[in-house]
Amino acid sequence: MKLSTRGRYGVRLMFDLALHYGNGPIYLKDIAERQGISAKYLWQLINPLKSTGLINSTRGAHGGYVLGKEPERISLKEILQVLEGSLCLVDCVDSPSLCERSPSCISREIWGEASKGMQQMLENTTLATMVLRQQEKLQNEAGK
Amino acid sequence: MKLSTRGRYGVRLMFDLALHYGNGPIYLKDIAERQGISAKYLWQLINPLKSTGLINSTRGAHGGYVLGKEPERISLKEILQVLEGSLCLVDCVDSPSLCERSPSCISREIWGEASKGMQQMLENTTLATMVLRQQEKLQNEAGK
DNA sequence: CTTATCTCTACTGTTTTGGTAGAGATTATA
DNA sequence: TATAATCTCTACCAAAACAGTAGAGATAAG
Repeated sequence: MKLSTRGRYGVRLMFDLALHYGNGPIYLKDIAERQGISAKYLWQLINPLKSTGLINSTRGAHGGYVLGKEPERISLKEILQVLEGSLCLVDCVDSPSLCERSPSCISREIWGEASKGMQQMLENTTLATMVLRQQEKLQNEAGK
Repeated sequence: MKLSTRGRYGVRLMFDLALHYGNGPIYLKDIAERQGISAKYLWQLINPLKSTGLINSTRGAHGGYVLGKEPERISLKEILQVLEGSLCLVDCVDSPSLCERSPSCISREIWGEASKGMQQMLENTTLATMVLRQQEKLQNEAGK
């Protein structure tokens, strides 16, 4: 029932890129330092994110990473699906064939409905949402 | 992000008890057979469920288990909390002290909100709800 | 050509998960 | 009172997932 570090760190990685969106390629090393996560470990998340187009990279010196599209168009659901797989509480919701009981299984229906509650929230939240909320938070702090 | 077998089997165990609510103690062996789960494994779930009052037991011959209260008053959220622990996507939502970033962490806020979407669904669903839906399902089948 | 970066393969230790074994305690009933 | 059926408890185990590390190679800017 818990999100693994893959999902959590991945969102923070993408969020960091969103905060620096438009500033050219960002070094993984810098992200790692800002977020307090090992760069080696973060790199493992890059591959799947690249292959689904959520991230683009530039190699060589002065290389780095940028978002594959605007922050407004990247939802947390997308990110998590890439890093954690299907966002269902149980696998049989998306793949009924996993269990012969599926057609008549009430539990399965319930798991599906509960998963949806969470998924809709994550689908409606984009990186841009997070950036905005971060800015609001900083302003509130400053206004004290 | 997945529910473990503890949670899934536990709900099926409780659901089975709900289906036979009012018929006196139910043998664990019978539940195990009906649900296709090892009785030994199911037993591991009994302890926590008993200690939180969701189940009562009778020892000795003709012993067995009954629900600790009416099916209407047992929500899936209760069952899952006992078997899976806190129903949050990440631990820092319920225990901010786990991470020094908590006070300013936007991710954490998002995880909290997404968790809530799921939790409300699970809180509003009781064992009685499941029994009802099961009956409806059977009637629809029969009516075809 | 050197330096900073990304890319890739492989490995490893720890924790969680899912499950089993077997002995002991309790009670209905014959 | 014997016995059979059931719950109770401790301990153990194998496999998978998780979190992280090491080190060498490819690429491009200056």
